[in-house]
Amino acid sequence: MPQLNGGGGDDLGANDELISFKDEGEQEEKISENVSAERDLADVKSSLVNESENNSSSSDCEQTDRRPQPGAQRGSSARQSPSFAEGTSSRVCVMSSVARGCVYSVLLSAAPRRQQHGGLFKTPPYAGYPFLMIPDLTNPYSPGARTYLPMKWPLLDISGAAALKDSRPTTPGHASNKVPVVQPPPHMHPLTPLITYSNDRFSPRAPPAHLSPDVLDPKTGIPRTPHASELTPYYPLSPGAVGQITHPLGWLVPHLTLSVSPTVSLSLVSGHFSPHMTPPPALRQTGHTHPVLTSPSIKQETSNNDDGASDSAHANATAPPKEAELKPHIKKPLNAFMLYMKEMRAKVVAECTLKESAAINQILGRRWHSLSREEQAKYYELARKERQLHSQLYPGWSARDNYGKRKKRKRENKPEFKPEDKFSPQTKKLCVAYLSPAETACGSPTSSHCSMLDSPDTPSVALASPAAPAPTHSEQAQPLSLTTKPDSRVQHAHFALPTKASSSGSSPYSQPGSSLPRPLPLLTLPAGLPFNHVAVSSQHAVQLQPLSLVTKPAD
DNA sequence: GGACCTTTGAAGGGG
DNA sequence: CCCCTTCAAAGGTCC
Repeated sequence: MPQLNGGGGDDLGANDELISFKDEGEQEEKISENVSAERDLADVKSSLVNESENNSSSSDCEQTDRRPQPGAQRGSSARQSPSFAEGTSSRVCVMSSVARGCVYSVLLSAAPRRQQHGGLFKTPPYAGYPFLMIPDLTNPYSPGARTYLPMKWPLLDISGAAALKDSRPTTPGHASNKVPVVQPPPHMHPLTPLITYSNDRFSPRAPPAHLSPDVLDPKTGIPRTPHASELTPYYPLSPGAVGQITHPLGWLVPHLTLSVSPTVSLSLVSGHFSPHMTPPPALRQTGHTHPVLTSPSIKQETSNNDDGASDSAHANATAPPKEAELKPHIKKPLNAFMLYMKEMRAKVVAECTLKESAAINQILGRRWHSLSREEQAKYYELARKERQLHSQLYPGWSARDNYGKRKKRKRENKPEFKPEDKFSPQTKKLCVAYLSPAETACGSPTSSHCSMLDSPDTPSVALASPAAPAPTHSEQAQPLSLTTKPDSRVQHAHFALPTKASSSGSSPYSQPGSSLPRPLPLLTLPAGLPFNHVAVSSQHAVQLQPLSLVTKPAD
């Protein structure tokens, strides 16, 4: 039982949770949230304006069919990108012309919605509310299997702060949001606070008792919050793992059960859980039975793991090839951005009626970069914990194990590069995301919402890995979004500083002292200055050089 | 039906 | 140690 007691739990994040994350700054955070939301909208609007002003021929981006068309369309709009960079304080991002159209259509649809609901974009759903990562009963590495509970970060204010949170007037827009995507999938059960990395522990045929409908609140039909004693036995682990491994988030559970309101519990249910801890109407009304009780078609990546696949990780190492085919597919743990994306997707979709994931992901990517470092830190921490849990549950698993399990990797054979095709979809895409005035003003090093781009001296960094000393500035890294990232496969053209810890791998958490990615250097480009002419520093200048890679042929 | 698109981050192999 | 590739989620789109 490596980490059941004492120091074992430390590296699982026992200490960092004790650090008050933002009790004091909560109000400030709320303000900043609103500012961020306003800025977000303004940003997009500004982008729209700029787009219309600078790129009158970008209508192709607004086509109903935004799918990239080969050749001319992509190329033409992409070639305009340099002009985008001019006259604006610009942040270059990876965004195809197609995506720009998506963003704008998002804007177009989002703005009126915001008026209707009075609050869309207003509250970043989980700013300040890291969610409890709670993989679903079936398989955390199956679609929809992970559920995340937005929670106050320290989770130690059992006294009712959580309740206050729950009752906090969040976003009216979401409260009245009728967009179905925000609702949990029908097969999700409200009470899924089980961290199950092995999908076999909780066979659909044998749901845990506390998941049965009889735990529903008789008044509301909402599943009541089970007592801690009801929950803990259902920790996810495989038979061998149970009792041996303390879930990295195990520290959360007691608090969860003590402080989380039923509505919060409901939030556990869905991959699309309401960010506002409010159960979807359907759920509130019906109580909802657990999917595993009603849906025999839970997608499981294991074909035959009712009970015997729990040791799949170990089986992976020893199973003969034939059995290996039957092994469950152990998915990679989600990284911080994936966690963020998973949380925010529904909201973005709800806000903009856009469903094309490619476009949504671009928006999410942009929002991700607009998050403060503190906000991102929460996701990094969650990702770190998930990786820890994953590594504990599947000690022998390697990301390499999943290689080749997808049919074919896209862009395996890149088309031969031609100068006129330099922005072809298969090669590189350059996009300039415009900064709104507010965002431009964020060039100020003191701007909290641009902290990601700012000097990294924020105390919150220690939260991500309290066991480790607060990362130095040089140790913190954020993948610099100021990137043309045309195609990493073609060539890395990031402006990011070296992201690796001095003596560790690429993971910012792999090194005890580097709990967070390194901060982004402030790379606000002067207006009117062509982006690729900006040399931030000698080091960055070197990194900036590859910007021209956008026009370089791929080798 | 499955690949593709799109995002960022993590991981691992190769040089 | 750096570079590169692959995969993770997601859902519309295309073949």
